[in-house]
Amino acid sequence: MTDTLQQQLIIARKEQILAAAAVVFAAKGFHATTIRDIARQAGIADGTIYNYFGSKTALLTGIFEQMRERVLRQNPLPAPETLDLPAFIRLFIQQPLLALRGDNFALFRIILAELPVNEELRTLYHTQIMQPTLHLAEAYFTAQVAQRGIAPEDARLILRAIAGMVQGLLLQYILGDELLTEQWEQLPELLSGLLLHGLGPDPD
Amino acid sequence: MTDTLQQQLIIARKEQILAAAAVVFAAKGFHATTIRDIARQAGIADGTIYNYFGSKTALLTGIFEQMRERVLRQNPLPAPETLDLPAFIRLFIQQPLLALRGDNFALFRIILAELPVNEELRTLYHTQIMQPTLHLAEAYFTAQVAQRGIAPEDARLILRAIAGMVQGLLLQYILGDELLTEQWEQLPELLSGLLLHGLGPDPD
Amino acid sequence: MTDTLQQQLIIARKEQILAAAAVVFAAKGFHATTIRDIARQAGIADGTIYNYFGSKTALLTGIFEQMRERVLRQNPLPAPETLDLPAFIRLFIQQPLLALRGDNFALFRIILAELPVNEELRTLYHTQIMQPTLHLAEAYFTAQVAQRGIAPEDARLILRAIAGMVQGLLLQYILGDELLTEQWEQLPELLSGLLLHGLGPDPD
Amino acid sequence: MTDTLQQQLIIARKEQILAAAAVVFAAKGFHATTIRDIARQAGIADGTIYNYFGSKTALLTGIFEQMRERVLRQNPLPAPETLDLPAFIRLFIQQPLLALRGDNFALFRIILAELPVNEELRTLYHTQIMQPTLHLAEAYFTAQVAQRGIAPEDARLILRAIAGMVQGLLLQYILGDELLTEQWEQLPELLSGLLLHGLGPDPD
DNA sequence: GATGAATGAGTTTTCATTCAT
DNA sequence: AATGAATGAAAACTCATTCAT
Repeated sequence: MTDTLQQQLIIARKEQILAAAAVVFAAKGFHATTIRDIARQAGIADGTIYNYFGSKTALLTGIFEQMRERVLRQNPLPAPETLDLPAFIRLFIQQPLLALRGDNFALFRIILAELPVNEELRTLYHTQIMQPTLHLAEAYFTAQVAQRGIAPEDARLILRAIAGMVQGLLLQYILGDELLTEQWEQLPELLSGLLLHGLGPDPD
Repeated sequence: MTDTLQQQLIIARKEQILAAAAVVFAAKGFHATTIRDIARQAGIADGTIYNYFGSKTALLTGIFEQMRERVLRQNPLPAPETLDLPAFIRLFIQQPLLALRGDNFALFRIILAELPVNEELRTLYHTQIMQPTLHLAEAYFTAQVAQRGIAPEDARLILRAIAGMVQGLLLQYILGDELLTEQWEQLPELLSGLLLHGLGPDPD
Repeated sequence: MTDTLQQQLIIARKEQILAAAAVVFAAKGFHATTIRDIARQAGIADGTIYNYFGSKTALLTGIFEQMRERVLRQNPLPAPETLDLPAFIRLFIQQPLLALRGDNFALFRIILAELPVNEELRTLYHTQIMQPTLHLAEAYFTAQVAQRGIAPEDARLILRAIAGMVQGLLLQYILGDELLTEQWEQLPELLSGLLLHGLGPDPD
Repeated sequence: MTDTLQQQLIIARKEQILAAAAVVFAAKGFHATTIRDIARQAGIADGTIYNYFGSKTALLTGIFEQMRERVLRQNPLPAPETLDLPAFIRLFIQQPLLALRGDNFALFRIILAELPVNEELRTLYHTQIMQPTLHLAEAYFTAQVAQRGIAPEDARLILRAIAGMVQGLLLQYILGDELLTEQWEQLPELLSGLLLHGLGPDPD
C-alpha cells in the first residue's frame, strides 16, 4: 500500500513537471526554454526536475509519450472491419484532426519542431505513431480499394497521401492559416468526399 | 561602375556565406551549428560573417529567401489559364515535390524545424510562399471546379488540402518513410488521378 | 546496559558506513565519490549518513582514524630498548611497508591525495602519525647512533630520511613502478643493510 | 614575422594563464579552484581561458609541463660518466631538492595531490620524469656499485630507494616538518654520506 | 573590408546537505 | 533512528557577438 502511495506521488510529480514543461515549451519552444523556466512554472527547484527526468530532452520525449497515451485512451481505434470504406476514411481523417484540439496543438507544434532535428524523437514518432497506424490501416485499405481496381502498391502510397494530407493541414493550421481556423470542422466531411469521388467528372 | 562592382562583390560574398551556412545547417541542424562552423566552411573569419548578416538567424532567413528565388527561377509558374484542370493539378503537386529534391531537402528540413518556433520565419513563409501560391491558384481553381458543382468556399479548402497533402508527404519523406523514398516519382501522376477521380465507385 | 547497547549500535553503524566509504573512495577517489554512492554501498539512505558523520570530509578523517587504530592494534610497536639497532631499523622500515598491504594501499592513496590540500587531514597526519612515531624513535635512535659518532642533530635528520625513504617508496609503488611491485618483499632486508653499511668501500 | 609575433602573443597569453592558475591552485588546491578564480587572477574573462586550454585539467598538465621544462633548463643533467659515485649520489639527491625551491614547491604540492587520483597526470609523471631519470641513472649506477659487490637487481631497487628518500623528504617538508624546514640545506651532504658509508660500524 | 581574440551572459547538470514524515 | 525527496548553490564550459588592429 505504502509502495503504491509512493509510486502515485512519483507519478503525480512527473505529471506536474511534464505539464509545466509543456506550458513553457509551447510558449517559447524547446531550445529557448531553460530548465529554470520549467522549474519556476512548476513551482519547484531546478534540481528536483532531475530527480524525475534524466535530461531536458527526456522531458520532451516524456511529453510525447504522455500525448500519445492520452490520444489513444480518448480515441480508441475501432476494428477497421466494422467499417465500410467511406466510414473508414472519415475516421482516418477525423482522428488526428480532432485528437490534437485543445492543449495538444501546442504540444504538437513543439514536437513537430524537434522531429526534423532530433533523431530519438523521430524514431519514437516513426515506431510509435506512424508505423502502427499505417500498418493497421494498410491491410484493410488495400483490400477495400482492390475491389475498385487499385493496385496494392498504389493503395499504400495513397494511404500515405491521405495521412500526409492531414499532417499538412495541421501544419498549415499551425502556421496560422485563417481559413482553416474558421472551417476546421468541415474538413473531415469535405475531404472524405473528395477522396472518394474526386473533383468530379469533366463538365463537357 | 565601381559601385556596381562593389555591389557584385558584396552579393558574391553573401552567397558564399549562405552556401557555407546551408551546408553546415543541413549537416548539423540550425541550433547545433556554430558561427565558427560556418566561417570555417566558408574559409573566412567569424567576424566577417557579421559584416554581411546581422545575426545567426539572418543566415537562416537568407537561405530561405535564396531557396525561394532559386525555386521560382528554375520552375516559373505558367499562367494557369493555359492549363486545363488535370494539368494544373499535376503541376501544383509536382512543383514542390521536385523543387526540393537534392540539397534542398536538407534545407527544407532545417526550415521546417524552425518554422513552428521562429515567428519571423513563419511570417516569411506565410507571406512569401503560401499566400502568393494560394492566391494565384485560388482564382483559377475555384472557377474551374465551380463548373463541376463545387462551391467556392469548399474549393478554397480543397486547395489547402491539396497543398497540405504535398507538404505532409514531404514531412513523411523527411521522417524516413521508405516506401515514399522508393516511389517518389510515381506520386504526381497517382495523386492527380486520385484527386480528379477519387478512389472510384462503390464496387456494388 | 541499554546505554552500552545503544553505543554499540552506533559504533557498528559508523563502522558500516566507514567500510562502505572506504570501498567507494578506493575505487573512485574522494572527489568523484558521492554520498549516494556510499549510501548505496552501505545499503542505507543518504540522510542516515548525516546522523553519524557531519560531512563528507568527516568520512575521510574517520577512515583515517580507523586505519590508524587498526594498524596500531595489528602491529604494536615493541619497546625500542628490546631491540639492537639493526633490528630497530628493519622494523622501522618494515612496519609501514607491510601495514599498508591489501585494501589499505587504496586508502593510503586517497589520503595521500587529500593530504596536500586538506588542512585538517594534514594536521591529523602530522600529530597522530608522524610526530608520535618520530618522537618515540628519536630518543632511542639518537642514543644508539651517538655511539657510532653521529651527532644528535644529524640523527634526527637521518631518521626523517629513513621515514621519507619508506614513504617515497610507497609513493612510487602507488604510481605504478613495476620493479617495486615485483620485489616489494626484498625491501626491508635490502634497505636496512644499505642504511647500516652503505654502498660499501671504495673498490680501490 | 607577423606569424611569429602572433605565436609569441599566444605563448605569452598561455603563460599568463598558467601563472595565474599556479597561484590559485597553490593557494586553494585544484578542486577548490574555479575557472573564475583563475580568470580573475589573470585579469581576463572566463571564456578566454578556453581559447587557450581545452579544460581545467589541461591547465594542470600545462603547469606540469612548464615546471618540467623550467627545471630541466635550469639544471641540465651532466653526463654521469664525468662523475665518481659520491658526486653522482650527491647530485642525484641535490637536484630535486633544490629544483623545487621557490614557487615550485607550491606547484609540486598541487601535482602531488592530483597524482594518486589523476590517471593522465600520473602517466605524464611516470613517462616524463621517473622513467627517463631512472633509466639514465640505472646504467651508470649498476655498473658502479657492481664494483662494490652489489647485484644489479639490488642496485635498481636501491636507486628507487634513494629517489624515494628524496620524494619522501619533500612530502614531509610539504606536510610541515619543522626540522626539515630549518636544516634543508644540510640534506644533500648528510644523505650522500649516509648512503655511501651507512650508519657506521658496530661500536663493539 | 577582414580578422579572430576577447568577452561574459547563459545553460545544463551535479550533489552535499536538510528536514518533514 | 531512518528515510529520501527537495533543495539551490555552484561550476565547467559554450558561443553569438563585438571591436581594436
